[in-house]
Amino acid sequence: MRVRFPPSPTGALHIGNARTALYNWLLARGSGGQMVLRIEDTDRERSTPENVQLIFDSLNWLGLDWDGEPIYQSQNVARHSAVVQQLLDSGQAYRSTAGPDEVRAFKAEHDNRGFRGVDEGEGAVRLRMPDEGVTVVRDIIRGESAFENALQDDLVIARADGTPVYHLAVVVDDHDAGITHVVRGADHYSNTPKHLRIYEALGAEPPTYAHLPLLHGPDGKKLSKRHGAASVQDLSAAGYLREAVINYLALLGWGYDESTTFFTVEELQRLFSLERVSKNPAVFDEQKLRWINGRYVREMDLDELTGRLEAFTGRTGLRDAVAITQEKISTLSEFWPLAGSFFDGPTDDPKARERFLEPRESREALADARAALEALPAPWTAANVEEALRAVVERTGRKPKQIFQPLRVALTGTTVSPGIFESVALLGRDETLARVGRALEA
RNA sequence: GCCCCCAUGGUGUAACGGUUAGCACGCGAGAUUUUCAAUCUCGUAGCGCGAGUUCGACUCUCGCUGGGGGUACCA
Repeated sequence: MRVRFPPSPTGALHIGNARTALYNWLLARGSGGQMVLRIEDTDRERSTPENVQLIFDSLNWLGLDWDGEPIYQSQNVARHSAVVQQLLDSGQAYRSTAGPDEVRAFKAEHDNRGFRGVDEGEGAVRLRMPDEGVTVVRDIIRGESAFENALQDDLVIARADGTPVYHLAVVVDDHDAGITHVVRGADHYSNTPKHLRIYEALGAEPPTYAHLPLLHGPDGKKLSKRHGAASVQDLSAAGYLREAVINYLALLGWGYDESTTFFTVEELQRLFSLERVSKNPAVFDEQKLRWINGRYVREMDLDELTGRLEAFTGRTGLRDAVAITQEKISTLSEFWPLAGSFFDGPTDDPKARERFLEPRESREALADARAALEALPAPWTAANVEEALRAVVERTGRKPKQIFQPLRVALTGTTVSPGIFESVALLGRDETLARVGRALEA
């Protein structure tokens, strides 16, 4: 099995395209086959080298590798032109100056039949379509459907200036690359009969097709920037893990059975099949991605997670903080807001201060906590800290919260943090007492 | 306009003529609890509509409605 993923480098790798890439990759890797990249880089304005690089970076981040050098559509023009000439020579194609207006007029006159021109020796090159019969598209996901040939316009395969159009180029490139399976978005479904006609004209065997349902935003419209994270790059920046993104993407339009949710990449390679891909358009649900991501974060090895977080935040020495934060975060970006104060000092939250540091009882509770901690003999562990602080609760008859919240705010500046005993242990004796001291003096 | 495709709770899906229509996210309630999470328990909500076919339809057929895609000398 040989598949291809055709990124159109006109921006970042859209989530829907990432899914297409993933499915192609799973098919290739699962079958011991290959996946080649075919770059649709003929949009001069937007297909910049930077955008091409962006696509590569996104695929690499996901861990989707490809075989051989990417095929750039724009670099195959000579080959495409040769094919066009061949079709012209054999009489299967002709040159016509007819434009949209002429085509429309023809259809109006001929009861909506497809445009048929005459050879004028100049203008765009059009491939002749049969006047009878149907072209049947066979699709692994959608089954078969027939398109009436008489309704298809003679297809433009090259412009007046000789440059090939997309439909001709994909077919030639895919054929030359020996592609056996074309897995692409459903937006190409209605174009497939055209491609089939070109294969036919070339006397070549068409590949097996599979058209994936499109992805929509929560409002039912096509997924875009408006809906938040819309590209792989956005997801990466938002702190999602590549494993979770892949797991989620795989599930967006595919399911293995009625209850399995979590899959490793290896399992996906083994279990994924186009036959089980849904026909319905799916809606990208970031909440579910978040949940899946949280599961991956919590189950990840501590050292591994620490490494990811250090790369994500650009800081080092995070391991101990990660240990007490791991079960509280669901994305990498949630780590720093929760643990940053351990490293950069308490944050300033006026409301927290007003509520938990200013009242007389709070200050008394804090002073009691300080006394207990000062008297605490080594070692300074979470267990010992807990014992000491719980003793204060016991002795003073206060509610746990009345002691722990002021302490939390004194140490971190906020009302939300990792467990208080662990936090105290992490900060260490000196830093803890210093921060409590500063809070009491303020 | 014409052609093609799709249709199960808010979301992703399972079922492939006979089930109390299953699972997961979300949401709600409770338990736990030092905050926030996490975790556990319970609950909430669905076969777009109308005709057929059949002893029996979510499952098959037709129509309708709704949504999507294509219809470029774009990709």
